Formats: sequence, C-alpha cells, structure tokens
Amino acid sequence: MRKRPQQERSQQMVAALIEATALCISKYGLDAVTTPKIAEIAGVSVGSLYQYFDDKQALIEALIENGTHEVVKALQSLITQIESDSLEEIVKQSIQYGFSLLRQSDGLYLEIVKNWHRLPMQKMVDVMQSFSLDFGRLFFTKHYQTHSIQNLHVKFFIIVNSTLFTMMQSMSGQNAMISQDDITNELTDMIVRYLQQEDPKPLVV
Amino acid sequence: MRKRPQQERSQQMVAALIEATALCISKYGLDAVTTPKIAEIAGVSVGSLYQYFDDKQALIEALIENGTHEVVKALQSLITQIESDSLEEIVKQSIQYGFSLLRQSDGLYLEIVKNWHRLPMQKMVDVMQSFSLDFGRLFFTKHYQTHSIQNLHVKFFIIVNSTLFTMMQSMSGQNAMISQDDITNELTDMIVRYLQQEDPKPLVV
Amino acid sequence: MRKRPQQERSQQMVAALIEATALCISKYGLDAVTTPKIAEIAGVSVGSLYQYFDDKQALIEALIENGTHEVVKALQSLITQIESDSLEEIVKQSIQYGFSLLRQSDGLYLEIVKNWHRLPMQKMVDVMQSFSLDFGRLFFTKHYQTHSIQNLHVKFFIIVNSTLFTMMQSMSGQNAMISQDDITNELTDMIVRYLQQEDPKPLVV
Amino acid sequence: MRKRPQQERSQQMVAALIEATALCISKYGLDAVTTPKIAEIAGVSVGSLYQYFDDKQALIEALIENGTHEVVKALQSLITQIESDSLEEIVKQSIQYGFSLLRQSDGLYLEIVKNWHRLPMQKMVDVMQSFSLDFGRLFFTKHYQTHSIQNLHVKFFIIVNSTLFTMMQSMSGQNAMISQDDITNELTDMIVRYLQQEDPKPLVV
DNA sequence: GATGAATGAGCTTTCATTCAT
DNA sequence: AATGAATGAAAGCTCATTCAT
Repeated sequence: MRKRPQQERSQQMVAALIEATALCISKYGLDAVTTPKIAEIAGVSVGSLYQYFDDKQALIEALIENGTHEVVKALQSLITQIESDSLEEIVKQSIQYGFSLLRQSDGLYLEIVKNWHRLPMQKMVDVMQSFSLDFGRLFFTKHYQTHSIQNLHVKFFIIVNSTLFTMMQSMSGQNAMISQDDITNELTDMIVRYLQQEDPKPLVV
Repeated sequence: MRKRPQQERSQQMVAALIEATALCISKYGLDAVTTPKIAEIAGVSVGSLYQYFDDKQALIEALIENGTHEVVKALQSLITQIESDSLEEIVKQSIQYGFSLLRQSDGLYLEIVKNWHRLPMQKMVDVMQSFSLDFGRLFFTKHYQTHSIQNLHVKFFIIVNSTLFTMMQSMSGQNAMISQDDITNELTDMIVRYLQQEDPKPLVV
Repeated sequence: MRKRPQQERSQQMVAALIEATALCISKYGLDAVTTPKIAEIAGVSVGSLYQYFDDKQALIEALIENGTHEVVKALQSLITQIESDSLEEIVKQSIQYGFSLLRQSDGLYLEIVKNWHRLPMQKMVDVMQSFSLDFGRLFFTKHYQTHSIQNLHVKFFIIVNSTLFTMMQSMSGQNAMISQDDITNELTDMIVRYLQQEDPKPLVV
Repeated sequence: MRKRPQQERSQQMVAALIEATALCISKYGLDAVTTPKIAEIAGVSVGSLYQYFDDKQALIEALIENGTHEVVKALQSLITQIESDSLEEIVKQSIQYGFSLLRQSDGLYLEIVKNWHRLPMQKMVDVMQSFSLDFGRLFFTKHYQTHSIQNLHVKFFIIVNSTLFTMMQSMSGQNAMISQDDITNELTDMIVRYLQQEDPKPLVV
C-alpha cells in the first residue's frame, strides 16, 4: 500500500475501494474488473485509487487479505458452532458451511476459488492450512491420545484442496446431475473414512 | 475451423498454430496468449492464423480438443499398463500417471488445470468422467458382483476433481513442504478407503 | 481488364465473376463485398479473379458496364412497349418500369443507386442521359414541331435524377407512409406539368 | 455519448472531435474516416476519442445530429429572409440557399448527401420533411384557402428528394455542361408548375 | 493458366496508469 | 489530497493482393 491512511476519510476510501473491487469481481467476473469501474463503483476518482494502491494488483491483494481475515473469522465462528463430537457431524457441517461461504457476497468467494492461481492466495492458503491443522491436532489429541497421526499436514492439504475444488466444480454449473446434498454426503463419507484410525483392510480384493 | 486444410502444408500450419498456442500457454501463461504472439511463434502471419481459425477462442478450443484426444489415449494406455488387481496399485499408478501427464509439454496440462474454468473444458470433463465411470463399473462388477455401489457417478466426480486439483495445487509451488510421493500415497489411501465396500464404522468416536 | 479472354472458358469465368459480384452486392451490400467471397461464389479461385481483373475496382467497373448494357436494352424494350401517345401514359409507364428495374436482381440496381457516387457511374449516366434526351427530342419534334424546347438537356437531367433518387428513397424503407402508387402518380404529375408547353401562369399568386 | 463532458475543456474536445470528423469526411471522403485519423486531426489521442464516444458510429451520429441542428437553423433563417410572396421567388431562393449549404464546410453536406444511405439520416430527414411540410401548409392556407392540396406530404417528399439529389448530382462534377443557374431555374420551374393549383391540361397532346 | 495459402498493413477498441489542475 | 481528462501501447481481427506450386 502506497500510503498509510491516517485519517478517517482515507480509511473509508480504502474500504470503499476494496468493497467495490469485491463487487466488481462477483458481479462481472475477474476478467471484467477495470480500475475505472472500481473507482466509479466506489464513488471515487481513479486518481484516488492510485493514491492508496500502487496498482490494480495491490488492490486485489488487499481484497484477498481482507477475505483472509473474514475466512479466519468464519472458521472461528464455525468451530464454536460445532457442538457434536461426531467426526462425521463436524465434517458435514464444515462442508455445508463452506458451501454457504462460497455462495456469500454474490459468489465472490466462488469466483476467487475459480481464479485461484491468478490471485495472491498464499496467505489465505497458509491460514486455512494452519487453522485446519490446529483443529485437526486438537481433535485427534482429544480422541486418540495414544497415537498421533502420520502426515497430518499432508492429509489436511489433501482434504482442504479436495473439498474446496470439488465444491467449486460442483457449483460451476456444468455438472447438472449432481446435487449439492449428494456432494456433501459423499465428501463427508470420503473424509471420515480417510481420517478413521484403524488399519485399512488389505487392499487386494 | 474456418477452412478445411486441404493440402499437406495447411495441415502442418494448423498443427504449428496449435503447437504454438500450447507453447505460449505453457511458457508464458494463459493471459499472455495473444494472436500476434502465437503467429510469431508458429512462424506465420496473423492473417494465416485467421484463415484456419475463426478466432482466438477457436484456436484454444482446438488445443483443448487435441488435449482431450491425448488424454483419452493416455487413459487407454494407462489401463493397459495396469496389471495388478489391487485397487491400491491401480489408484496409485493412476495418480502417478496423472502427475507425469501434468508435467508433460512443459506444464501445459498443469496450466490448463489451473485455468480450468476459463477454458472450454466440457468435453474433456465428459470424457474423463465417463472413462473413469466405465472403468469403475467394470472394476466393481468384476470384484463385487453381488452389490452395486451407490452414487458411483458422484463418487467419481469427487475423486476425479479431488485428485486433479490436489495434484495441481501441490505442483503449483506454493507448498514447498509436501513431497509428491506423500501426496501420491495419501491420495491413494484416501481414495482406496473411500471405495472400500464394508459399512463404515460408527462415526461417533 | 488485364487480359482479353480469348477462349470460351475464360469468357465464362469473367461472366461468372461479374455475376458473383452482382450477387454479392445485392445479397450482402456493397460494403460486404470481398474478393475472396466473390471468387468463392463464382466457383473460382481468387488468383483467377486477379488474372482477369486488375483489382476489385475493375471488377465492379465491369459489373456496372454490364449493367449499363442491360439498362440500354431495358430502355429500348420500354419504348417499344409504349403505345400510347399520351405524355402522361409514357411517363407513368416509364416510372413503373423504373420501379420494376430497381427491384430486379434482388435489388442490385437499388443498391447501385444507393451507392451511386462510390461507383463508376459515368458511362451509365451518359447513356441514360443521352437516351432520354433522344427520346425527348423525338417526342417533342413529333408533337410540337413548331418550337423546340429550351434547355432540354437540363430538363432531362433534372427529370432523370429526380425520378431515380426519389424512387430510391421511397424504396429505402424509412418512409413508411408513402405508397409506391402515390409516388408514381405524383411524380408523373410533376413531370408532365413540367414538360407541358404553355407559358406558366404568372407566378405571383 | 459515453461521458457527459463536465468541464469546459471536455466540451472543447467533443467539439474538436466532431469537427475533425467533419473535416475528415469533407476532405478525404467517408471511406477514409478512421478513428486514428480523426484523433490526429483533433490533436488528441485515440483513447480520448473513446472517452466521449462509444464508437466511431456514435461520433458520426453526433456529427449528423449537429448538422441537423444547423440545417434547422438554416431553414429558419431561410424563411425569415424570404420576403416575396411569389412562389417562384420562394422556391428559387430556397434552392439557391440549398446550393450554398451544400458548398459550406468544404463540401461536408455534399459528402453527406452523397453517402446518404450509409449514414443515420433519419432524424435529419424527419426534420426537413416536417419543416417543409409545415411551410407548405402555411403557404397554401394563406393563398388558397378554399381548397386544400391533395397528398401534400407525398408532394413534398418528392420535391425535397428531387431537389436535394439533383443538386447533389449537379455538384458532383460529372456533368460539366450544366450550370448551376440552369439547374436552379429549371428546378424552380418544375416545382412551381407542380404546385400550381389549376387542373392540369389534358395530358394527351 | 489456375490455384489458394500466405501475407501484413491497418482498422476499431480497451484500459492501466499518469499528471495538470 | 483529490480529481478525471488524457494517454498510447497493444489487442483482436479483416481483406486486397501476391506468388509458389
């Protein structure tokens, strides 16, 4: 950020610009986002946009940064909501929560996931990763004190990405025949089985 | 395609253009694909490009179409290579094969997966979906004649997407700490457990 | 014309090209006429087109030249059809004939009149002018031997242009409320009065 | 118009762009009007052109719109200048005025009439039509209260088009032998006779 | 002669960014 | 600080014309 907004008005402006960027992305898609349009929606001049952000990229970074905080809050809110001790319940509710997040803000998050690699997602990735990892450790410590789980960070990397992108794909409209409920149940099933501790059966059938 | 290439030279040109597009995408990224650049790389004039393709989109579609055929061939080649009857072996080899595909052509396929939703992937999706579904049916008919599996198409939708995008993410460089072998093993584990037939244990721990 | 077509096949080709040009103009409009399209419609290669015509312009000139001959024939056919000695009848039939000409060939002539000044019309103008002038002289010599008419060439210049462009405008669709019959009758009335010989009434009312 | 010009400078720019378009058309012809050329002549960048006009077409429309206003003013100015009650005088002066208009602005109006059907002339047509119709009604009410004229709108459609296109043709250089005075006098004669009220003589001579 | 693949200048249009006010 | 007019490089695409086969 080019300039630390020190006055209240400036902070409002920065906030308005980020919000306008979000609106632009969710409404028109990432490709249609232009700085003049953002400024117009924010009710601000382009010049001002460039007073607070080095370039378009910086603006989007700020948006993702903001989004990261929101996601953290969402995750925290999620774990307080979960009361059950059932792994299945926890997973299922998490997935449902994820679907609702992806639908929020007119699909802003969906658009972000779709354009994942074009956006500076590193921080959000890290946060989600470490959050779910912490949660996982907590959970497994609580229920399986005796033996720690191998490769927990790998497992959660896989789970998080599988879930996220499968949800995204299922929401992207091309797969008409599959209901969100089916996705939720089956994803849940997959993850739960994956995380269960007993030795897998011999794999040769 | 605007004009059916009738002479050998034309076919070479069409091929060169598609190849140049592939090169552009894999080398510079999808955003840097411009018709002048493609033409230049193909060693051809812009006009020639438009003799054979209605527009840039058509060129990319042709590339994806080509890719779809290659993927089909790759999948067919894959199933002939698999000798084991072990589900684990099959899954593991498939994933390894997938990784090798994603690395092919200077990462063209990786770039394609990254830009999934900006590309006309419908056909490739269909092909992969139906191929894996057929394969799955075959496999389960062979080994579990007595009971068919519920929601097989949902399961494979989840498996295909989870695997594809998890591999893509793991290859995207941001996750330095996780080895491809770990991903392969854990993904395999997840999928195998998911597809195993016995009733899941009670989920409340 | 670059080359005198001496062989029968060449003449057919020239004819086919001119016809294709006519078709192109009447079907797609003058702006949409492209040499590749003409060649394609003529069933001939672009190269051949340029074997017989220096450039696009030359092709269009040939078309207009052809058209000029057709118009001459049409005019000759017109005067043989006219049996009445009534000036009004002659004018009216001429106008009706003109309307039918403008509608011929899918509106080719209409398109030509619309694009009058972008086309090499000199020859057709001359022919029409001199033809109508001859006819006028003949007519007036027959009926008013005693006194020749002043400014006959000016009068016919005015009459021909007025009629032609008024017809064109009335056919161009924007003047929904005026029927072709009204146009015909009123134009006839105007021309007949104009050509009548008695001294006009004092013009101050 | 894409953007309402809010500052004085912007209005100057819009004006400069329209003027440059006019200059382009009158100097090089409608076909040579390109956005880079217009911008260059206006002393402005292409980008600026597109800040104020959606596209080339919009620019031309604005020019025609401007022209329409000028024509209206010209017509109003014309009727105030006419003092005579003589129909002949009125017509003659109108035609002379028309010639002077067509010559104005380096022949811009002449070029517009030449390219009539390629330009969005509807509004100008309407204005000219209704203006001349109003004037005609007024005139005939004043002088021939007893009987209204049949088909006045048809008559004026014919008169306006005949005059306009005949003038245009006579100015287009191809008709070397006919002086503008001759055109003026004969056109006047034709129109005056046309509008005179007595029953036409029997038309068979 | 005939072909049609190949050319490339040039057009319309967009948009991130700057800078005079 | 704020504005928004102005920029101009660069994109996608067309089509009259040429020339190797």
